Amino acid sequence: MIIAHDAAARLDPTGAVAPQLYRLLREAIIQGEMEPGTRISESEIATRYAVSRQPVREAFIKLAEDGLLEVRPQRGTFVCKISVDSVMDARFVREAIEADIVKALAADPDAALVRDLMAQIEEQRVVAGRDSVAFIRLDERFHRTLAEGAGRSHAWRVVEGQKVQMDRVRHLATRRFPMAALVEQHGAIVHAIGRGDIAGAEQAMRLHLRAILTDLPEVVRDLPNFFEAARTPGRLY
Amino acid sequence: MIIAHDAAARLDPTGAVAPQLYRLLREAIIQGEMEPGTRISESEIATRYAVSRQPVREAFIKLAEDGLLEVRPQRGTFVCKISVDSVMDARFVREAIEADIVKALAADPDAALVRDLMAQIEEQRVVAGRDSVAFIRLDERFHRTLAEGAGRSHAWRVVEGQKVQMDRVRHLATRRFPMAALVEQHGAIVHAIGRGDIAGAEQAMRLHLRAILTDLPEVVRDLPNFFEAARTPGRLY
DNA sequence: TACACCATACTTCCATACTAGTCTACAGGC
DNA sequence: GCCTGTAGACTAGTATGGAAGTATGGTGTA
Repeated sequence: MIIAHDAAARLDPTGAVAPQLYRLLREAIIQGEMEPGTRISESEIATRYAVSRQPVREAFIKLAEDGLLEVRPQRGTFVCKISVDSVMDARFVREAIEADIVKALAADPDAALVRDLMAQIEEQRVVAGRDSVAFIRLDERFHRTLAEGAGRSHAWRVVEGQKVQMDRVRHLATRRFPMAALVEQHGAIVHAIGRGDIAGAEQAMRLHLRAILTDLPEVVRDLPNFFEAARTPGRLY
Repeated sequence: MIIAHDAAARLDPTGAVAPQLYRLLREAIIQGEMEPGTRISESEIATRYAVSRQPVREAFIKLAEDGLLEVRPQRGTFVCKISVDSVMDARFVREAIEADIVKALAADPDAALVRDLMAQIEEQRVVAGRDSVAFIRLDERFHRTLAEGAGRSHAWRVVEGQKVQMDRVRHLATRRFPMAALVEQHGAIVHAIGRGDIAGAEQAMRLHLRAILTDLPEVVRDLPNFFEAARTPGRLY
């Protein structure tokens, strides 16, 4: 386990413990610091962070809702393997929402927002291909800016919940995924918004969100035991 | 409080308590049995259902995530007033997802599914205008059938989470909302799917989901203290 | 060797006890 | 009358112990 032994130091003793644990563990799982399939227990985490089992339990429940942990009563709690189905399910929801967001933005373009987005793309270009973690962070900011620019903070929170499944794959792929191409796709989205091209913006976003997962089959092949055995034999995608 | 005093009888002692409490309370809030703004406490519910505070607490946390309760530490827990903003936020997300679902269905129409949906519409016609609770239940089934017909069970769960905000309004409006019109809109959606009219199906669904809330301003006017004071003075919708 | 049985050491889930923060009502000083 | 301070009754959050269920390793019996 990569987590520091003085992990308790990361906790702010003034605030509530349970949400802090949730965020810490969530981050650890998404970034792959806890391998899929790993077995953990309430008491183990509790002692590691020097808190009682109860807040740990609450964090576990939330992580289970996010599809990151599987709690099996009286048996144990496990870090979920990544399910290709879940990833595609998440992408579907995310695509639907973000497509409508950029449609709304293109219907009423805001010059200041477009400038902001273009500046962000420049930042992305700098780290593309060099620092995948930084890129993922910038990418997240870009998409959040779009949502909030459209006045859709709530929709963004929903997207955020879906995104975790996709982000796990990206952290596994690390520098495999084509950041430069993704940056160009960001540019296409913003340009379409800027010129008020509703259909174009929508199409650009949909293509972009599908491109994110082009390397998925490759990742599954290289790291098969990080993934669940497929549950659907038939076609779905 | 309308809940029976022997409420504990509703709990299945063999299964886990927390999720059962969650479902019970969720139902009670959505159906308006617990008035918006009402203050409740963990211990109050715990004694009412003859369980300890802990599972109640876990149910409260989930309900808070659903936007149905507001937990204020050391202060108390309150049934959320309905926020018009939240309702519109939920509608946006729901519309985006369900629009993509019917587009997928229309792109590859399934005769058996269309027959099933048409039969459901007949059932809806029977109760329309007479039994709003039954209608809401049938309506839920209709939309779920669409989602699952497209192989999008996960997307439906997301919609389900959003729907609660809209359903609260409907239960307040009871027989005010125009069920007959909604049934006809269901028909328009299914017909568009049946003839493979992708754009038509999408448009029909979007119009339908907006029509659901036509009576919202009226409800707000008639029952103002069930609603939160608007948080945004500017235009957003 | 192979299999049934059982003790033991886990696990989650629930109940109970305790801590710390917040609100309310009332007493006392001005 | 009006403000301030404080005691007490709340609240949610956390800690801890126990109950019920499950996996595991060893033992006895063929």
